[in-house]
Amino acid sequence: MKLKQLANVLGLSPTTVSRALNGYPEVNEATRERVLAAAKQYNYQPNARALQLATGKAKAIGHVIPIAARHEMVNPVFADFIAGAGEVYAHAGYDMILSQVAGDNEADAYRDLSLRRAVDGIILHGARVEDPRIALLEELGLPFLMHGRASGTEAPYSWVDVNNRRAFRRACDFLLDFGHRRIALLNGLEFMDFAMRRRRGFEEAHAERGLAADPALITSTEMTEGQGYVHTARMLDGPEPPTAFLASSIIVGMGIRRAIEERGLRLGRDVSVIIHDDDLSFMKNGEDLPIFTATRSSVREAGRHAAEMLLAIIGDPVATPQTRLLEAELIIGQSTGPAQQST
Amino acid sequence: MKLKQLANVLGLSPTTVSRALNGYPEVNEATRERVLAAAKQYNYQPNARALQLATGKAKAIGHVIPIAARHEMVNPVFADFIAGAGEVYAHAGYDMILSQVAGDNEADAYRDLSLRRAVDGIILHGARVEDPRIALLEELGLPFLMHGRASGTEAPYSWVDVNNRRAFRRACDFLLDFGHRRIALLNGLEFMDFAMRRRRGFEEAHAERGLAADPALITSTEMTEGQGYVHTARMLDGPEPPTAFLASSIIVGMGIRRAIEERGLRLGRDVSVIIHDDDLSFMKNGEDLPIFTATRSSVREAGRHAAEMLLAIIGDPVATPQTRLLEAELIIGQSTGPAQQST
DNA sequence: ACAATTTACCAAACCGCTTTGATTTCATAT
DNA sequence: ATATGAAATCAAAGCGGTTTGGTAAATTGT
Repeated sequence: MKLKQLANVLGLSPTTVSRALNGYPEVNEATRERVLAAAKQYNYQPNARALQLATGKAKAIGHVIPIAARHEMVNPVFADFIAGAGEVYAHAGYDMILSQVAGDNEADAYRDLSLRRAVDGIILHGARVEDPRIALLEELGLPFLMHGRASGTEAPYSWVDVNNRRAFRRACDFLLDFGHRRIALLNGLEFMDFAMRRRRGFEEAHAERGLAADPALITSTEMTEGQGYVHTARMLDGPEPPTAFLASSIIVGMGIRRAIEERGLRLGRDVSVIIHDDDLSFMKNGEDLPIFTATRSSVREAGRHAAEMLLAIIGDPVATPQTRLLEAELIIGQSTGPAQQST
Repeated sequence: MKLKQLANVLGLSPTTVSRALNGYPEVNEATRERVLAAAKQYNYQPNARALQLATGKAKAIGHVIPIAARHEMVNPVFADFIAGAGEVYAHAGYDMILSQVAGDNEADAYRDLSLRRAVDGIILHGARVEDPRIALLEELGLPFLMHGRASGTEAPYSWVDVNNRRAFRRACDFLLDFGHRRIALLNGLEFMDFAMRRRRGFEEAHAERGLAADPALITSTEMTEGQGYVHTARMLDGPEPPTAFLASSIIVGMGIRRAIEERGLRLGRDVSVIIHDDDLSFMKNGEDLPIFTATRSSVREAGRHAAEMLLAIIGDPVATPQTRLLEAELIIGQSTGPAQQST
């Protein structure tokens, strides 16, 4: 059923029907009722593309997921972020269009989305320390919002981020308070902005007490169970094993636990572990009792914020960039305890 | 830059430019060259919506993700499936539009997508045993393909699925061969079609040897680490603990392992575990050595197949439904061994 | 009672592309 | 030299909506 047919059925012009449906004032209330009723009866829905063409609005937001080239890994955090953003879009009547792109031609994907006018705005995933996408999108004139920040950029732009530095500083403090002095940091890839900030927080906590983090205890890898296992195993088997680990995600944490338990050690007694917990819906840090002590910040919530803010920006394009810094909460679990006195 | 402007610059009519760009034969080769060069120079990209309106094709595929109402859980398998499908769409010049929907009004989401003509086809996720969506989409006349099968439906429809029954039968056989007689099945929710089939495979393996699976050792829950842990703990602490576990996913497997090791038992020696491994990119079953013995089938690969098949269906709507059954591979890892003689 | 508003509706133009149905030009056949 | 056909181009009509700029009928003011 299209608008013209509906108009014919009602004995009205397409103009009037359109206005009736869209709530314009210059239409008789009785007529409007009639139109609305007929629309419902015939299951009328305007053709999305005709509507978009006529209004010039795509009513769609683009998400471009960079697939990590090396392992073709999909960031698991992505699913929950999207779920959060999707809720907001659904309410606002927006579609979400997903573009996946392998590393190198990522810029083309944004350019393409923009030139084809396929979306009204874009959410950027996977912020890097120096992130050329900000300049690109600024140049394209397409509204955007970044999940995370890009440290190298000083021009203002919109973002939603977790206070990663403070979270890891706090987590590290917690371990230092317990007497731990050899603390390992199993970090994400440090060209990613969040990983860089976490490391900074980790180092600041040491520095404040006049300590220095041992570079041998810091890794910067993809955040997989396997990496967590391998590096924990290596460090625990080394000459001066750490007494505590700080991990960038619950998945890495699973690998750490595997290595610890494989060695007959006890999590939280022999070795302490704190993870960062994105509160993933499919990988909860325990249903009731937390498995790991953790810095927790829901990435789904971040997705909701991001979507809401981007829609606001699209609604008012001259507004100044919006930013939002979320604080992580420290959850005390069973994976931490006082340092065992060594020798 | 729009088509009309480009035509003006070239001193041609929009008609000719359009034909030149779209490779129609009735345009002079020299002219075509000129047009192509100008298009590149001015960075011309046709407005997606105008194009879609004119051609009547959305050039987009819809994926509707049902969010499990109870725990608002995002199926982690989804991310990798999408990644696979996305690769195919990118090559074919299709957009992927994602719709999230909370349980009850799922039908509306499909209806909406169809009536708005927002997509050319749909991929259905999360096949249920009796799945009303097949009839719905058939009625809407929208091309679709299901990831998984719906046992209750006898009319033909297109699907891609893993041979879940055979995989779990094989896995169960493997354990029975090792002498295990008390085998637990930590299954997914059994109104999901795949879970129902897995259970059937599990029971068939028993039946073939004249054994009966103990109902007390079968659970049907959401596939989380926490559920894996809780039920394993409960069973191991019970009067007649199982000597082996069959788990529906690697994530459940992680929980099983936690419960086993927490009890000072050894995975693969005291207790055997086989998981189904979707070969998730962010949750590999070990980088080199598999952690778990597993029935493996890449869900990303399934996503690729699904997308390719759906595009084929869209290209030739009168073709008969296409189906594809993928076989899972049995991967022998370190988590299985002979049953300990009990008593 | 008649001009001035207001109310309720409509015809036609437009959004940016494709496609149908001419039209012009030039080579070939008779 | 003229009809015939092929090659290359264009004007105009869609696609399915919204929006601009009217117009006829009903209401109000004096």
